Amino acid sequence: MATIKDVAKLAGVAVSTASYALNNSNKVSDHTRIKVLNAAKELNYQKNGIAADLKMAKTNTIALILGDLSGPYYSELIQGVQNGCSANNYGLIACSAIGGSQSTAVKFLREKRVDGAIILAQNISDDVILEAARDGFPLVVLDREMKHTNIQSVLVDNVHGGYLATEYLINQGHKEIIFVSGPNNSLDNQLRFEGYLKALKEYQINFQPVWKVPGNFTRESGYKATKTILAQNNLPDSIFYANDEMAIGGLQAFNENGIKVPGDVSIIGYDDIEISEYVNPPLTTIKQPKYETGSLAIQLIFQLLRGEKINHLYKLNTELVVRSSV
Amino acid sequence: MATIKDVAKLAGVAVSTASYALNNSNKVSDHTRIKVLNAAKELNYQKNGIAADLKMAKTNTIALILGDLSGPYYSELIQGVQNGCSANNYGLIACSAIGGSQSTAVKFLREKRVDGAIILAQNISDDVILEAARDGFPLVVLDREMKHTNIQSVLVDNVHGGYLATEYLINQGHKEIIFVSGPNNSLDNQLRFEGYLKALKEYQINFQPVWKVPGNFTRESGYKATKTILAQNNLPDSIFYANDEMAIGGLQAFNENGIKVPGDVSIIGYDDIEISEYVNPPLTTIKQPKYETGSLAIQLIFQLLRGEKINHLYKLNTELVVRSSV
DNA sequence: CTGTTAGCGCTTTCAC
DNA sequence: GTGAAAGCGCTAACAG
Repeated sequence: MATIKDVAKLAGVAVSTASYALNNSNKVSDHTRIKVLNAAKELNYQKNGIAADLKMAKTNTIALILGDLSGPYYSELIQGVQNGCSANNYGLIACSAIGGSQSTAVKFLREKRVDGAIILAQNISDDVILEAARDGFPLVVLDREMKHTNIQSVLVDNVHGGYLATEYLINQGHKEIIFVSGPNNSLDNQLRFEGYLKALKEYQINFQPVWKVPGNFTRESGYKATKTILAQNNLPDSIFYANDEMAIGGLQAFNENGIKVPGDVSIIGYDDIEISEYVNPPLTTIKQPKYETGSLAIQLIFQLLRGEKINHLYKLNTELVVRSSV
Repeated sequence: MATIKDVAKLAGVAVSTASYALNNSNKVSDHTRIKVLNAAKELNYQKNGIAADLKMAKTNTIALILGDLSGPYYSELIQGVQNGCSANNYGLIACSAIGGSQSTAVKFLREKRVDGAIILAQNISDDVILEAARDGFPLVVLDREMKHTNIQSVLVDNVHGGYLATEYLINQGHKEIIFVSGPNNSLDNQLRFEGYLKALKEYQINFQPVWKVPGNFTRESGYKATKTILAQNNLPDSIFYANDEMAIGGLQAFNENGIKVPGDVSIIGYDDIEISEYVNPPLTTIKQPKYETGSLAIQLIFQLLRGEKINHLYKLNTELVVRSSV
């Protein structure tokens, strides 16, 4: 594999000259540049970006760390981040946090392979993030709040979202509102539940412990939770699923049992994932500003990279999307 | 930022010893190892992976290059690739080809930042791929066939898929079958069209040039194409959309015009994206073995990395998924 | 404008 | 077991 040395030799110039020519510096004459470029072409020279990065102590790339690369959920978020990166001439790579401390994510976080990172991955522990936090390495987390000078948080107001969903159900005349919960260790889930409780309280509805049924944010778990509810032979007024995926699983369960939504029972989801608009009936849900989240996160990264001071925590608003499942 | 030199100095050993200790080599005594590890912790030492990669001339990571990171389409494919990587203890990063020759994708392809790559991105030109192809750099393309010793192709049989879709429509009694096309420069699209023509011919239906209406694989374009068809006041028997996204756009158009699917017109899509199961009516479509494609692609990468000889081209089969839109 | 050269941080060979 | 030193491929300061 040809190196810059080979190119220089073939072109009959010094390495530095070759480097300048290859990097479009104006320190070389056109004549020399052409000689070098030709030599490069002839040798099929390909720059070793790793060596360059090492020398420059800078990679010009940002990592977006996701819990699971294959989730359809992230689409808009990624778009926001992507656009921000392109605008600043930075590269973006996405990597998954699957595999715990062995994961690619951790490797990139720890080993200075990128200039900054945005994290949305419950399966990465606080410890790992804290360990990775260092001066001059901007880190934005989207799924938790962290007390560390080098870590920023961009969060959506999940309490308010949970409140909105519950309030809407109440305003539509529902008095018995089941909460199908996400995993207990998810902060998002906890906050949505908090908002739910708050609404109940404000509207003087007494929360019953049986109203909280466990799930884990997967479609499968929503399906199972719903079947469990049905097995109790006591169809509730309405159900608030802590995310859309579970609500869609629920829809499937109702469908199989011949129960009409919203005729027999009203349901509401959370997230407004793309598919929610297309299920039958279209799902009423809480929309999170996903594009904006991504866009803000990457903007913060660049501000930090430039050494600007910024707030420690940003909170974005949620919004009710009324469709036909309530 | 502390380097291995600092660690060595603090621990009172040589750099080489520190390196051995940090990498769990059995060439150091436990006593020394602990000394080094403590020093590392004290200095908050973080390895510079880039320097290591440069030295080793190996990154242990594979790039998955996608046309657009935010497409929901890739979900299963990614899973296949992801699993293969984990199993081989390699990292996986996904990067987007947005931005043409400036894109992160091209940077990774060219600059030896990864040990191999899988490409599914129409917006990357053959030239770029050809240029990146080098010995010892395994490359698998999923969206085209390339004649180059170092490039493998994994394709699905689009001709057969197009044939299947069309045949099914014919077998259900349809005689007038519109083809809503993807972009003309997409090989996938061309091959699906070819299969369509083949089926028509075999069943002795005369293809009319007006039956081919242009689109570009987006939902929007499917919507517009359908509106155009409707504007001609001459509702056809059936429509074969070259992908599901366009079919879903079509569904929306029909819905707005009060036209019943499949009552008034039958439609069939292609891809079997996740959402297709949930639209109303559920979309009959052609399923591509997405997980298998990803899984095979990454397996080939590792075989090549080990220097094994393999076929140049793999073709996977498609399958008809009957739901309720025909 | 062009060439010489140091050095980025790491791994590993070789000598002790 | 441990240490000294070479060198991966590149950039850029410095000297001419």
